Amino acid sequence: MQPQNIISAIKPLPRKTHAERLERSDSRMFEAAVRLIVEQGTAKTTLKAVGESAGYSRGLAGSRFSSKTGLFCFVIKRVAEYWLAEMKKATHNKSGYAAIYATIDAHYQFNQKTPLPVRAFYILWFESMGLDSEIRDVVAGIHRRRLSDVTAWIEAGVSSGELSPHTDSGAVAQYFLTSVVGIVYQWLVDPGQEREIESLHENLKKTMRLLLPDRRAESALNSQFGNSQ
Amino acid sequence: MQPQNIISAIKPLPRKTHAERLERSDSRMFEAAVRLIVEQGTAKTTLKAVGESAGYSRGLAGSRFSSKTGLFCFVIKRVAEYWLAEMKKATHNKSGYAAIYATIDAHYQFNQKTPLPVRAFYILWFESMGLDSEIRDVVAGIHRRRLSDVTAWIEAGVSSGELSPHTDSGAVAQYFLTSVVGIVYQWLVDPGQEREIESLHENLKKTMRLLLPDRRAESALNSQFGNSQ
DNA sequence: AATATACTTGTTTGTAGCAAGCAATTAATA
DNA sequence: TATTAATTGCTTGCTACAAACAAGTATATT
Repeated sequence: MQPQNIISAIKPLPRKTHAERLERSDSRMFEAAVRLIVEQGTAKTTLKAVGESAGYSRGLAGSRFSSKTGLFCFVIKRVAEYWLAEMKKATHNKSGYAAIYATIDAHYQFNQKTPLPVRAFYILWFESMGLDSEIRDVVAGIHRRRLSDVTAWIEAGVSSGELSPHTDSGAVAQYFLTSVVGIVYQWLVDPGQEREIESLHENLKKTMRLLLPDRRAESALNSQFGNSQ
Repeated sequence: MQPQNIISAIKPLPRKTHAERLERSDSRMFEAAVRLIVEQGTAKTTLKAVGESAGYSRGLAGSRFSSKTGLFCFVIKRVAEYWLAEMKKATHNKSGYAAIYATIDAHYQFNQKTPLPVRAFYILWFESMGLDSEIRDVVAGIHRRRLSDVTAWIEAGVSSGELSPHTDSGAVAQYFLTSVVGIVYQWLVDPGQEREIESLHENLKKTMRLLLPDRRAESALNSQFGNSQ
């Protein structure tokens, strides 16, 4: 009904489908939210600021996500999607050492490649700990999923004969993920120290090698580990 | 001028010094803040609620600590004082393995003994990561201090001949603290799982034993570590 | 043309933060 | 020691602003 309908036939449509508009506003608000969270923290990140700095009205973020918690859930889920996909790709058809090494490398690469969303992700992740919020459940779900993945890799390594059958896969997997969290913490605290972060990743690889001794090269030290409890 | 002056000679003074009043209100607000932070998180913890549930007016917390950040700094500093004192006591005159083992044990004990303040402390600790706040500086200071302590223990262990001279004390110390942070994270996420947390502490001991090989028992594996970069 | 959906605007409720004031303690002076 | 002045702990009143929700407008779908 409006002259734009005529123009729209000529140059890139100002007319968008609902799905396109939704995805566009979602993406822009995601980016705005990530930037604001990283720059100012969650407390000072307002729904108003997210909507407006995404180029919309003060109310859109609130309308779309219902609440601040809703917005944060959206952000964390969106990053988690990318992230789990990357990890899956990196460890495709791998097990044992190979899978764990690949995870460590992929983790490091991902943090280097998309630092802002990852930082926002972990800021929300760590903040959700103390809360009984929806965010916490999402995070807990991601964690559980990773734990079962890592445990499976280790057990596959045992089955294939690569790793010692005395390995307590659950405990080592737990220890592995705990260490990863610790490294991420360091990275958040000191974003600049790339070499130290890389060193922590390398040291984790070495620790995993010690905790998961090669079947053929079981050393005396190995006997300290395993299913001690 | 008031009859209380007469009574005051007989029963415990209702008359308090300024210092006493200050310490009393500080303590009560500390306890209230810890409880609220642990129960509801920092976002929902209001200055009003802290003042009132400590038995004072809605305005006292704001007046005393200037801002919410000020309150959180107060809480974190107060816990850090206890904590650093405990750690110092536990590692008094120790070095090398002994100091590290003692730290791990003391850390575990402290968390078991006073879970609420410790939880509040770490919630604030983790939350401060993303921020450019005063809290972050306080936390960074504590971390630096711990890092230099641990590094010193390791170097003392090297000097005394207990540990291998090839040890990269800085990297191992960093890795140690990083692991501790990871364990604390687990504890915050799953407060109930005491046995798993204890197991993580024990596994950390074993890892440190591997990373810090006894001078006389340097194994082939040891050569993987040390000042590799 | 009617309906559904993306988006905006108006309003309420409640907190942070500050200013002004009150009440209790401490210090000063005679 | 008695009286007054100054300091300090604590309370109340106020303003600005964000979260959350309700109601409305504009754009797309059927």
